[in-house]
Amino acid sequence: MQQSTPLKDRLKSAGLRPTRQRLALGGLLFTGLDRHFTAEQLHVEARRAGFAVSVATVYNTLHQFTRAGLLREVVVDGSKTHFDTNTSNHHHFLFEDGLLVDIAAGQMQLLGLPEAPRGSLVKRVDILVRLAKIEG
Amino acid sequence: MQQSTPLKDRLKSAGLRPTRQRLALGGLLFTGLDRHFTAEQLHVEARRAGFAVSVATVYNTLHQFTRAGLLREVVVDGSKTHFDTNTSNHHHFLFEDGLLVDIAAGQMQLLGLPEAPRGSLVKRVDILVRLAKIEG
DNA sequence: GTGTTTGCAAAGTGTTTGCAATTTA
DNA sequence: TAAATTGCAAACACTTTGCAAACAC
Repeated sequence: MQQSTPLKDRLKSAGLRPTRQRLALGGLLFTGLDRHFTAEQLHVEARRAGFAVSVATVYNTLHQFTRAGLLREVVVDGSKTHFDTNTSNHHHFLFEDGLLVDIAAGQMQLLGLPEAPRGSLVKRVDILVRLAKIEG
Repeated sequence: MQQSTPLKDRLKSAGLRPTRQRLALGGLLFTGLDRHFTAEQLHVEARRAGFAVSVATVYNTLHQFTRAGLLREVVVDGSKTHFDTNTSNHHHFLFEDGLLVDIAAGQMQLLGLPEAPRGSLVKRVDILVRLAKIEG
């Protein structure tokens, strides 16, 4: 992930006004490092960093960023929604404690994928490698 | 999926008393055909079939069946939990309308899967092929 | 009988929404 | 100033829980 373009301009070209809240949340997220997080985690982080954003705004902003292609959702379990700043094609390790770690897509190869049923096309392939602690 | 053994005995060997509710829900589920469903769908179906089970019991029973290895959960999106009577190793197509279709695991081959990080082992690999309708 | 299971309704969790107040351009 | 955005609190959808009554063995 990289942000050669200033956040302000990235938001503008996504049709999003660079409001204080969006700049604050975006500033926390688009640091150049890939991150996985939930809405709640980001909300806590923002408040700790001194940004007073409401939960509703965090959710709205995350969805707007996702729609704009700045974020991706990662489905891991039925409870909280996880977001990922890495929007490129890749997959995940899921540790028992909920930690997500990227697996580069190029690293793996999937053979024998049946073709999409008539009338549909493959939009995305998500591979989730669930890990368990080794007992001992 | 097969149930050579009577449901009553399958429940017993899973440590579950063969109560009226468990037998009713099990009877709907373990017909020999693989099914994908949510708790709500099963609840509706049970009531239509004339079995008066409560929502709480449907949830409890589904979790007990899952723990007993009679069912599997399929994570598809953040909202409802989906269950699958096919507990063998396999993957899924997900249609836009929420329909799940099995992909036999043997049909595909995943190459280059990185080894599990130190201290952990791969518990399961879930592959979800998200489909979109062809526009037109 | 004794411990398990059920079912109701209430509580819980994560997320979304309605709308007045605020902010942006 | 007009249109977009925010924030609160209430509403929501799905799921879990507490506990008394019902049931299985």
